[in-house]
Amino acid sequence: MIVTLQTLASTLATLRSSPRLAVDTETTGLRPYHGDMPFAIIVADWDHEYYFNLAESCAWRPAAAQLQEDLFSHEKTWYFANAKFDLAMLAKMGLVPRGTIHDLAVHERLLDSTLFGQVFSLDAMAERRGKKKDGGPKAWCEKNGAVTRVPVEGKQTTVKQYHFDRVPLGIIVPYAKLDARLTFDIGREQEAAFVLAELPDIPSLAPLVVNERQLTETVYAMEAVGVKVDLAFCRRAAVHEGQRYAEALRGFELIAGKPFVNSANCLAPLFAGQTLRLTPKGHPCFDAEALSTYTGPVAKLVTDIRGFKGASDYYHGFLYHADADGVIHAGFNQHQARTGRFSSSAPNLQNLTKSDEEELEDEFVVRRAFVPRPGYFFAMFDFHQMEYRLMLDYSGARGLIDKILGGLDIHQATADLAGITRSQAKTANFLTIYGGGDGVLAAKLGVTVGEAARIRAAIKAAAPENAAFIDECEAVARRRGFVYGWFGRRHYFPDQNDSYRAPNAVIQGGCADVIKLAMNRVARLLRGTMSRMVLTIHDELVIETHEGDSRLLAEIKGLMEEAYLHRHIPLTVGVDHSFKSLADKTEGYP
DNA sequence: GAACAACGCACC
DNA sequence: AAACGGTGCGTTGTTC
Repeated sequence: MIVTLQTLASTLATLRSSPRLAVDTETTGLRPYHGDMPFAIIVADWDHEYYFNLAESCAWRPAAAQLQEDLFSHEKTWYFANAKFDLAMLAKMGLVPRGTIHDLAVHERLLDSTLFGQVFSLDAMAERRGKKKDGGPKAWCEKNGAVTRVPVEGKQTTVKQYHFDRVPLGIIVPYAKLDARLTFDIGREQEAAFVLAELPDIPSLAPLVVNERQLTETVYAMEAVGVKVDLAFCRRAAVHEGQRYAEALRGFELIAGKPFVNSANCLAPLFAGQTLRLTPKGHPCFDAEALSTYTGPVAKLVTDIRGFKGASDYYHGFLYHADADGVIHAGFNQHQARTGRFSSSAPNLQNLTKSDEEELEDEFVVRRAFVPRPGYFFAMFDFHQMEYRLMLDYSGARGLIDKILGGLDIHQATADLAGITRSQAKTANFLTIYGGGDGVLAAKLGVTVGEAARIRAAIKAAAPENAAFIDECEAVARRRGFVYGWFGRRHYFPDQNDSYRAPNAVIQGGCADVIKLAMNRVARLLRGTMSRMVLTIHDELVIETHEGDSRLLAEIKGLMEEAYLHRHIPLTVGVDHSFKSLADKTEGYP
């Protein structure tokens, strides 16, 4: 039904007693931090959908207070298809749901570690359950010119915008009601699936579910606060990199006699006569590594061109995504990675170029674009060698652990025990965690496969417990089709050929769940203070700390370290800080 | 025109 | 038989 101001009170009275409700919003666009607004809120209970038509009258603004008081303030489980988006839109109406936030995509991930790609949309989740979504509004927009293509500075492509707010009620209402219906039904199905997944004598998923649900609120707050960029710096940097890019393009054309196109078609003729490496698909390879082995004046130029373009893309992306206050509200996606890690998007803040000391001499380095707001500084916390230490704690590799507890660096300890160089040990250690074989190790070290095998054998002899952990993990995945991670996360490997990935999933996923737990605890600690979490980068948290909150920093470090209860070797956390930017950091507390 | 595959490259 | 784990994004070229 369509709720009017006249029927508002009675509708709220009906909904108030429901322990679970699905909520969906219809909005003017997809960018809550760039002025888009909700024009409808749809609530579904067990058997009805209620369309609150905010567009109907400007009287809805005051009525929102009643919506908060008589609906959202009541503690419930709230199902959302895309919680952080809807929470941001609701917040624009002053609406804040109380109770438990159940994001469909987050729960879908917990139920199935194999899901990959664009399978977390409501459409896709519905389709997997034999339900169908309604394409009416999109089709209407296409037919009636309610689609805008927005060109983006520094980009070849355009962004498509659907104006759902122009769609007639007769089309949008049934569509919106169906979405809310699907959200409720899928939410219920997921909860039922978790009940079924609880069996005696196996690790419970419950702690994981509790943590991820809380985390949705933690991450929503983090995204809403966002992180500030220096817009003027970004504009200058975009121009600077753009100029270097254009100059390098001219240089290429001068030498090659044709314009640069970043494709094998364009590049291959320029390296005629040389033996070219091949990509996995058998095409000639022109990545930086391959180019460095080719001869000719354009090889270096191609790498330069790509470097300048890459840098320029970062700054253009920041300018595109920053809101009117120069704040970027990037997405931190709880559900996207199969191991349980976060991913980041729009823009991705987990792959910002890192600059070494020499590069930091330059004016324009990517991380310098990110600055603390007035009265704040950045405190950066990162787990030391998180994945490797977690593996050591799982395996209990005594010899290595003793050396490391004695203060030795992990790779040096490996090198000492195995009689190899630190550099070799470091490469081998990474590959161990990634499941790399002797062939890859040989390629990385520039030695023969036989020599690589010898190095591996030496490491295995020095720390047989690590090898045993990996073999066991892989064997279990092969036999049973899945393995349990720390905190009860289940990693499925239906294809036996993928079993070699199981140890990595357990380690990477374990680290993810440690930092996810720490994030909720840090968020709780910071509640009521002026400070806030702004970034999470796999083994690192960045806190935008108010100058008056410095005393909290040691406590945050402690929370992170204690999030994982170790058996053999604890996780330790390093601290950096900066009053300037993400680039210019100083070790330790301020 | 849009969707898709492939590549290249940034991070942990 | 043999295996380098997990991401997001921009571009190019092909295909429907």
